[in-house]
Amino acid sequence: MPTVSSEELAAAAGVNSAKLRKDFSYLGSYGTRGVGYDVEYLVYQISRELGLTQDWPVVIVGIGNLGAALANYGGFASRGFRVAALIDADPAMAGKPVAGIPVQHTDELESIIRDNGVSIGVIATPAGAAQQVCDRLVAAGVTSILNFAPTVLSVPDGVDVRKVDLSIELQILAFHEQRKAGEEATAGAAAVQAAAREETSTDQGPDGDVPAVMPA
Amino acid sequence: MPTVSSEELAAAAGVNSAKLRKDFSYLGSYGTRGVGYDVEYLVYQISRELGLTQDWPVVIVGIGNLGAALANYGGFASRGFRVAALIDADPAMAGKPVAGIPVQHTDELESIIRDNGVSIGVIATPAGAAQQVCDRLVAAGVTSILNFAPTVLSVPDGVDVRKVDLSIELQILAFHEQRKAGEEATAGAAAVQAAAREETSTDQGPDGDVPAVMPA
DNA sequence: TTGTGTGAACGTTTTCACAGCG
DNA sequence: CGCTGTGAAAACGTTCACACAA
Repeated sequence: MPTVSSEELAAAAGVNSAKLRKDFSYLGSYGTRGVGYDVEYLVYQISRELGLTQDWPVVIVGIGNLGAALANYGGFASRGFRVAALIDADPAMAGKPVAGIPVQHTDELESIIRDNGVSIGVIATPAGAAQQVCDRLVAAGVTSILNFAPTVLSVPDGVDVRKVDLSIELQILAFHEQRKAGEEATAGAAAVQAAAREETSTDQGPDGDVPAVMPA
Repeated sequence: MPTVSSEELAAAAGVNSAKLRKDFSYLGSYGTRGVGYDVEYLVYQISRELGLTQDWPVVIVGIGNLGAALANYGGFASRGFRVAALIDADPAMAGKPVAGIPVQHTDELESIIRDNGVSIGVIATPAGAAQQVCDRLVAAGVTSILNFAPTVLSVPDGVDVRKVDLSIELQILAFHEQRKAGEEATAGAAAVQAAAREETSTDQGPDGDVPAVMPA
């Protein structure tokens, strides 16, 4: 399939073709009228725009089950992420290979960051250690942090933090599940219909979701 | 702190107080004019609305690093989730306790679902096994699935699927990181400014994020 | 007097619809 | 003729601002 139309892509993505074309238009005019988009060229342009063509060294701090799962996660490499180092506070872990990479002790944190030019750090430590690890990462030059620990981190301006809470997605499912059960009971307001719309959708993603606070 | 104002809550959440009041108003009139919201009452009302007051038995299928991390994750219990069973295809895992719960073999899947009245399943298997596990879960009566495997699952109508891709958040960080670097280079369009706004935000969540396709 | 609850104003995003290019 | 690219219109979500209740 060398070429694809906005209509086909939109159907696959579950959105309106006009939206898709408008979105693409912000990147430039990469389509051909009467034909569609050249798949390979489009993929390249989007990849470049999203930064997938760059090499991003990342460090993972906290090599418990979650840290190990992340280290083993196949999706990283294909998106330009390279696990530069695994760091853990437990001296017993030091030297032990996880996903083929030897774990290093927290003492090395600063030198690892500097030597590898790491600007993105992943925190998978227990909640208690997260802020301290975060501070050290930032001091060593990390400017983007992905936080899996159940704490809100405070960071200086210019540093980005994104917090991932593994239970939030479950909670959204439970919310819909609850609604499936008590359908007919709670009637009417307009807002309820907005929520109900979700249930019919074929979307599988954490986008286009649920309002911050959900109506009755 | 028995009472809290919309202003205080809004500041804590990083939103506008009017939005917060409007959102709350969809749940009912739980505040007191001139005073604010009764904290305990508000927490209860929101919890009930979100389904946190219910008990949700869940099964986790695929007890590798990620499955084990999920089983150990503290955030579930506090939100009404109860891990009813851990299931893995590896016979060597059977009986081994993870997070205090003995792992059961995939053969038991159907009976576990039925005996525990499970309606929510978590898939943490390799990609290759995900669809098959999904089909069995659905056939056994599960109507909501949280999928950590890097595959899009197909399910019949009436079943909700949410896919969690651990690398997406990293990618968003990398996107902003890229932008931090090449700031002045790419100038102008209105859409760029919309993106830039994000960088100043103190938001740490996967909400209020990034358009589906990002402008140059 | 303070702070909620909410119509009305505003800004943004999505969709429509079609001119124009290949 | 088909499908992109895009102004203009419609829909939507957020914020303002104030009447009113405690």
